[in-house]
Amino acid sequence: MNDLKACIVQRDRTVLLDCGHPGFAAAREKLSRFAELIKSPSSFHTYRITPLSLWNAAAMGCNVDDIAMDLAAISRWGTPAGLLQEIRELVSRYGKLRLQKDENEEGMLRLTAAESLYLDEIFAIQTLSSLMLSRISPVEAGLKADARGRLKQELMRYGFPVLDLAGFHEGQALQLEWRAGNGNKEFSLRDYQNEAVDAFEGVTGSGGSGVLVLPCGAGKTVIGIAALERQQCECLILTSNTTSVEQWIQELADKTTLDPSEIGQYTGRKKEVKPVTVATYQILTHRRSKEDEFEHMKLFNERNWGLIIYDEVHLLPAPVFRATADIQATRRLGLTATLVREDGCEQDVFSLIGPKRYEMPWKELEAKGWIARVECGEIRVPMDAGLREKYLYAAGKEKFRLAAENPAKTAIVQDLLDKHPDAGILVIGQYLSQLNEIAALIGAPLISGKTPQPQRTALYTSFKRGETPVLVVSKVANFAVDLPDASVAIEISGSFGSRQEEAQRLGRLLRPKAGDNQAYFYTLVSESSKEEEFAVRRQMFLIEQGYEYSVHSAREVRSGT
DNA sequence: AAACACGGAA
DNA sequence: TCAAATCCGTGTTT
Repeated sequence: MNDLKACIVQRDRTVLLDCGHPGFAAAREKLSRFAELIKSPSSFHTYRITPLSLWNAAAMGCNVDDIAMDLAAISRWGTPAGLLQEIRELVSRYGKLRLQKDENEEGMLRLTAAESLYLDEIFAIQTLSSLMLSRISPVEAGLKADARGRLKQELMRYGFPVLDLAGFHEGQALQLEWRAGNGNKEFSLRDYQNEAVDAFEGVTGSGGSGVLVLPCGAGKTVIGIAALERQQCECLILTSNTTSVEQWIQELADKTTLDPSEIGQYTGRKKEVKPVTVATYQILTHRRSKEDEFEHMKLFNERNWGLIIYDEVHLLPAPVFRATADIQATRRLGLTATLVREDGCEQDVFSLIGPKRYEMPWKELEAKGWIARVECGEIRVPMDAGLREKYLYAAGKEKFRLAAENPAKTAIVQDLLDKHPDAGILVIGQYLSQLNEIAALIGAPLISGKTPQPQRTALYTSFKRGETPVLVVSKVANFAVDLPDASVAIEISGSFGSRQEEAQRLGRLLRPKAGDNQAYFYTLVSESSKEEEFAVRRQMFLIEQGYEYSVHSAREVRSGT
């Protein structure tokens, strides 16, 4: 054994991590604090240190020396001096600009810079200077309180993160307490759930806005309720779909002393505005026509909310960001399993919801037994000669579909079913025609968007009881919160590379399992096709979380090894 | 009133 | 890049 370290740190802010190295896991844990994974082929993973990843780290209390020490500990050939200099400069920017209340004048804020140079630069940029009123001193500028969000957002675009210390208004008080649930047991938060809420509240006074990153199955709803319980104020909760709305309402009614009459649902079906109101993002962004205004955005101001919870913050639509810019004096809690957005609006999350306050890696929860261990495998399925030829001559977008619908996958699915005879198995796919075929061949029921709700519920119940061992499901699996958990998932096709989708699907397996607490996740991709590339993209997020994909050939599976 | 079907949006 | 799913409002049926 030699003492070579696991990483190569390069001048261009990328870090290569050797996956075969004994220090791999430890290095990954360090890197995940201040860098993000951008590529993950099998032997080396590529991370990039971005300004945003550094500022999120800084917001969580990491300083330059911590980062420099971490890099020194994992870097094979040291850290390039120029890079270290750059990191030092970037990290030090966080905290150089502070936004505070103007003590002398109601409704006014002050932007204070550590050095006058910063303000010189800011005032030289037209869009920024127009948001401010005056330069009070070389290091101070005044602005109206209602420009708070826009200013932070714009400054961020120009590379200036702002430490927002302007505080929050209290909102209408509301009394609530934890209540023992339906089971007689006294309710208590898990350690990490407590830590997460503490991190949100903060000790320095900068808390009260920000994002908590927790895996599916970690109890995000409970953490949201805990934040509300500490604040004791009226609260608006925004989430991605109606099933989730119902879940929040149910949990609130079950776990707190709130009376059902104090909890409202604001969706297409019902429009109640109660002391605690749960709404979908979709209703906020709904317009009669493109030219009309967002009539439901007024919900933000219908009551004196003391806290707004943004569930699944990675799905938050652009117009809701805009509205959020105007309510920066209200406490805001973002909850998500991943800060990665497919649209690249991560920096708006930082400036308008708040920085990352807490992150719990999946692997850590797994080690503590709060979620199941998952073995992930990718299986390469060959295309037969006829299909291969069709594939070669097909146009770009048809190629993907041909590979996805490779009929040879059916036999592999059958083999995998045989391998797990008594487990609850989900077969998940993208194309209805393919799913129909496979469902017929293996004799399992199919649930798609067209399946009526009562029938879905019946199948879910039967699956939970073990009477239906296998379910074939379409994209409904991505949204349906009520889909039962399983022990094995077989993904036969997926959309063109959404990391989020992969995370959601894996989430179905995470509920702790009786016995060995082990679950299995298989992805079937056609060999030497576009599908392989997309599979790599989808897996990126999970690899970042510490899951490893082993790659198998179809032959291995067929022979039962 | 509640249940359902349809079309537009993203 | 797609296809499929959701959600909302409206209008019709029971």
